[in-house]
Amino acid sequence: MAQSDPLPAAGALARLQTLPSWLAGRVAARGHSLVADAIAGEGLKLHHHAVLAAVADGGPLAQADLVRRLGFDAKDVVLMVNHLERAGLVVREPDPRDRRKNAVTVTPSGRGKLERCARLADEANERLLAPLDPEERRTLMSLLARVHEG
Amino acid sequence: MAQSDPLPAAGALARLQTLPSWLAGRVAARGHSLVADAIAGEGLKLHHHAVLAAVADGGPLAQADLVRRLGFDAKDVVLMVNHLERAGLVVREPDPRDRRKNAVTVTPSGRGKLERCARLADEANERLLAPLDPEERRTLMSLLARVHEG
DNA sequence: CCGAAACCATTGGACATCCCAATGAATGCC
DNA sequence: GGCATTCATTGGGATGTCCAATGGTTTCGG
Repeated sequence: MAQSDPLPAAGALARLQTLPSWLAGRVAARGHSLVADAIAGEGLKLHHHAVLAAVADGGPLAQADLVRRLGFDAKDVVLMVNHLERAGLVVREPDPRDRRKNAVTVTPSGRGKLERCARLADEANERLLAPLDPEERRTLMSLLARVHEG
Repeated sequence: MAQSDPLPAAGALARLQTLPSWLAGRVAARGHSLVADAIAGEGLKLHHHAVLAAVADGGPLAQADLVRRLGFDAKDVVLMVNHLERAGLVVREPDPRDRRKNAVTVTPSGRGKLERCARLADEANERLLAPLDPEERRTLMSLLARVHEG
């Protein structure tokens, strides 16, 4: 009876699961999970980490700047800055040059937290890419970057 | 003043955004968006497509089988099968050999929908990988597969 | 044969994420 | 001096993921 499988839909699921979009989704999910677990002990989520990094980079930043740089929703930025401020990692001050804005600044504690989280994130990515050697990792990153920019 | 940037946290955001997990997340998000948009016109979401493909592959399947094969939550499978059944793409029948189970089967209409969606998903992935030539695509897939399996 | 344990589909709800709309205060432009 | 724009904030809706509880059914051990 094994007539070489003439059915048109044979292996439909397998076909789906070898799609680049599916594979990238699985890898991304695993990467997200690894990094999220890694920095969870520091009390931060991925988006908090990104906000903290952006603030550390750019000196005093208005929240609207964070919205633009990170592509997050303004509402969510409010909540994240709330969280970071309560944790003493950033400070919200009124901008004297434009009273609409909040000047968000990193605290020394925030810098320390950022460095620890960056290291943890690096280690998590090390685990993610464990199956690949350095040359292969560079190739993967280069290809992903080109897909992303395209 | 340009003292070669001795600050420890300089470029923290950029560093974050060159992490494999971040890059994979962006590519995955774009792939998801492309495929979701592509099959949205057929009235299906990605998970519906996966369920439909699994049912088409495995002949009559119990919903619990779908839970195991796809890793979805049982509740969500119920909702997806509801949707697919209302659209006339699958049929739910009581399994005569085990009255606890529903035997879920694809309809001819469901097979047609599945083929169209599979083609649309392929085209979307073609767009996703447009920046890469065939050789590079194979390399990317191979590397992603190894990261995924590791 | 019978009761305990496991399995099945379904329902309800918690929780986080993502996106959009509306508000009040403040600024810049003409 | 008005008027459109920007800012931070609040509220809410849509979606996705996950866990718990239920009632019906089968299986297995004794």
